[in-house]
Amino acid sequence: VYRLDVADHLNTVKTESADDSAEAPYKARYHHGALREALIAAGESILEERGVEKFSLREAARRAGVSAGAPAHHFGDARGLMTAIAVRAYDQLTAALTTAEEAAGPERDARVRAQGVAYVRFAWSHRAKFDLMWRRALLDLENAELNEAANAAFGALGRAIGAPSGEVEASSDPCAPEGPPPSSIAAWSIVHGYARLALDGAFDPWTPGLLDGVLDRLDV
Amino acid sequence: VYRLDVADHLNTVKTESADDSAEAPYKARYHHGALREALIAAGESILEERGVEKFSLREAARRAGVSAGAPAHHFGDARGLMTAIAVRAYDQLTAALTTAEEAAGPERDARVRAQGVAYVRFAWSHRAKFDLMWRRALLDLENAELNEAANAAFGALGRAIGAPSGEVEASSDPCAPEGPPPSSIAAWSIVHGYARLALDGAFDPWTPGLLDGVLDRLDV
DNA sequence: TGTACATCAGTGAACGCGCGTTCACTGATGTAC
DNA sequence: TGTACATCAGTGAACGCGCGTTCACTGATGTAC
Repeated sequence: VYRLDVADHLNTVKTESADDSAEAPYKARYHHGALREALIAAGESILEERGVEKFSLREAARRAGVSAGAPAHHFGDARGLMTAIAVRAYDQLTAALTTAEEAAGPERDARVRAQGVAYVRFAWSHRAKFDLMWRRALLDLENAELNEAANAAFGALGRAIGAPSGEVEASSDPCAPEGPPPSSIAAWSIVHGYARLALDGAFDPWTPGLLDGVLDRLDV
Repeated sequence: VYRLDVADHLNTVKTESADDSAEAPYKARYHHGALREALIAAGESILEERGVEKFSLREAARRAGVSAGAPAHHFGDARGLMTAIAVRAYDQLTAALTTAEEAAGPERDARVRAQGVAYVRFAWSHRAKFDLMWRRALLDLENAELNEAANAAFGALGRAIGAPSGEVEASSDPCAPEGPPPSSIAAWSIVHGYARLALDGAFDPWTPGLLDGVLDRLDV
């Protein structure tokens, strides 16, 4: 039948939306049209279903309905795709943290706790993506977008703690190059450790009262 | 030359120690003599040099100077060897924790802090082994020895915190089946998170004063 | 509006890799007599 | 002390797997005129 251009036309005519063939039968086309995004989505689905260890560029290509060589045009190599996925993941984490913080009202304590809960929730509901974010060996650490996205997430996390009342380290330089204050690191550690241990099966993070009790240690 | 039994004999004669051929040229022998231990050691060296991701049963066999099929006799499959390594790792962690605790004197506070430092130190100096301990997907979770060793480590960690003064949850059952008190979980989380973040490059765990400042949050 | 052509985004076949596992085998060990 | 033999702990060759990457190619796109 040689490339179902017919189906393609039909589809275009039928929908005629501004959506612009987003649901067109990709497989039938030579040019995918949105392969970059499709590969990222495919990669995310692999992560969800199989975990970081089983991630594979070929499988991502397969899921996007495309040959094994195609991803190279968009990402160079496997690391490139994983890095792109990690960037999105950091963006999502940043969004989750700031949303939670803002929803928590004006009180510092409430804001910090809300962020802690959001952090754990994010890790819990996006396990493999959370794993990937920390597997530096798999990522292109030179990538500017990645560093930017990661720093944004860390910044969002530190903001609530470092801001109003806390024991602000009276350092000469407001943004010291090496070293946020221990209070931030402590908060990050406790929340990260809780999430990590839970993911690794040490305990159920949603045991009633548990996370609340743990977050009590954040109050300086 | 067909199996250097000569060398073997020479060696036996030469040393004649109670050590009993521990340094004999294994490669020259058909029967290794201590292959199980040699494979564990080889596996540990792979972990150190290459990290968990690159662990390989074949490589372990290679390093032990033995054919690829040999490990099967001792460990069944790759998971078996990794599990054996993890058991040893948990034992080492337990030892490090109890040693540190005992060396810290009688005060509860000092003991808890000493354990925290020991935990971080262990993770830092045995990165890949520490990784492996938490990669449940790679381990045989049914393995009795593994569960025993892991529980011993967790027990050692909780002992200092849960014991003397702390807010002991007045639960009806002294050893409740599901759920150590939040204070233990919090302590574990903070120390684990700190170690984990440091390993993953978030900050330098030995920044002067940093770990100390973080451990302040353990004091209830 | 039509045509030529450069550029882009895919194909698909092939390469080499290292892996885990299996299996018929064989050399060494140690036990029974 | 010597011999027969069962058992054990290795060998080495082979299998199939899925992977990442490369490369000459080709179909589609869009731009210049």
